[in-house]
Amino acid sequence: MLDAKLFRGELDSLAKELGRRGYELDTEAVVALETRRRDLQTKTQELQNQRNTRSKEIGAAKAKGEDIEPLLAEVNDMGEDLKRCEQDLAEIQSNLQTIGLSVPNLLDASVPDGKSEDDNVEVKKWGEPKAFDFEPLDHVALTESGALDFEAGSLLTGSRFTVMRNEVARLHRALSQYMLNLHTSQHGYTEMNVPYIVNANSLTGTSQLPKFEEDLFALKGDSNYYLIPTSEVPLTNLVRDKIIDKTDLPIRLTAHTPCFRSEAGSYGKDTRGMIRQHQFEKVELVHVVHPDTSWDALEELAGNAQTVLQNLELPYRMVTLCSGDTGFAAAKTYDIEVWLPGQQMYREISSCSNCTDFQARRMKARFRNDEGKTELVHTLNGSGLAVGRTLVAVLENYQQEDGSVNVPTVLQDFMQTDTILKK
RNA sequence: GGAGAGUUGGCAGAGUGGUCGAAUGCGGCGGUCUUGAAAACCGUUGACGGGUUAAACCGUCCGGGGGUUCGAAUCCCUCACUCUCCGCCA
Repeated sequence: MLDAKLFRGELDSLAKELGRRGYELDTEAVVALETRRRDLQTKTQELQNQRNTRSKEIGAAKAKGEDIEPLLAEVNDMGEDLKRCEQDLAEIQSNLQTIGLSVPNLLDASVPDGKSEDDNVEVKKWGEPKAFDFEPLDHVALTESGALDFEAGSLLTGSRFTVMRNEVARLHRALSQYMLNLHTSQHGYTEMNVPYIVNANSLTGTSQLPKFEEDLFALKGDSNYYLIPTSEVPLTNLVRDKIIDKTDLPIRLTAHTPCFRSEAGSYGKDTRGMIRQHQFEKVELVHVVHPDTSWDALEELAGNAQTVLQNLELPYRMVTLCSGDTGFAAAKTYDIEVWLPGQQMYREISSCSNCTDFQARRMKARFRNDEGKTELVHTLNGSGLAVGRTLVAVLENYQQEDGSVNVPTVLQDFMQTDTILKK
């Protein structure tokens, strides 16, 4: 959510700024609502003031034992007017709130203009795509033995679910353990274990709701519960409605959780293999920081994610998302894309965003500054990494001509072998 | 699932219809004392919105929502959560 004051000032420049994303702000509607809000608020507060004054007079008169009947008669007809004003004001404010919740974050000046992912700008490349002296397979072909069992996934549930078997299941577990260990022991994160089901308030705080409900799995019944689409939601919402002691900043949290996404609107996209699943696992990185340090924090967070890929010796590149591709809550986002030999392309494996005060304002997540005033924190999040896609990357990058797959050095202790999928 | 007790400022905790946005303690901030610090003592200290150059000032907020009343932290309804006991259970 943006600062409400922005909707009262230079609306045209705000609309222009939001236009970079392709978002159209209905400035006329905002102006009309704001004007009415101001009038109604003034009137309501005047009436409330009158009521309060009269009531205090009555209280004082009663305390002195005076007759209060004349005073009561005087005050009798005030209620209706006030009630109507309060109701009208509440309705206007609710309308303004609805608009406020649907407006995306302002982009940082460094975000390049563009419409789609084709306009994203590469900022870094690490490692060289390995030259194979044979035709490399994709992860589906590599696991035809049933190590990745897509038929079983659709038998048990439906499309976009996968069963992992034996060595590949263990490799998947090795990856998540390795990532968690790295971030907690080397990068200063606190490991958390959080609910996989959250309420609507949490999802509103990180801004999946109200606009993107169709992307979520909602639980039946009237509980208002949803499966988490990412542990960004529970981790970030830990500071919702909190005034944080500034000595506790920065807060760095990590968690390994499953993520559940309906993938509405991506029908027919990435249907082969386990690139795009309704359920996948992710090790998430979240920072809650002082506003002055969030841009440094974004670089660090992205660096923490890259370290995983570097240690696994997987080639990748990093891009800055363009204005049209940057997510709703983010002021700026880096995508880290890993090289997949089976697809001969870079695919997203981590997305690291600085949400500035956008989520903090929705969550009322604040700290006390040096003047003793409360101030909104900045929040950041990023994948460190998506475990399923990392598994795909390892399988495809470490494959041998005979169809077996070498185990990355850093995982060999855990796996207790240096090769899997031997024939 | 059954019965009961709770939810008040950053934290702890009083307050059961009228100058209560709320005692007191802790914490925070400023000061006295000290070479410095601690201790002690004195003062100060809620959030949000409107308003103002800044103030003054006005309004809202005592778990959420609704109601009664001229007036609600206080009474009523409802929902959520916490705790205790019983039952069940990994």
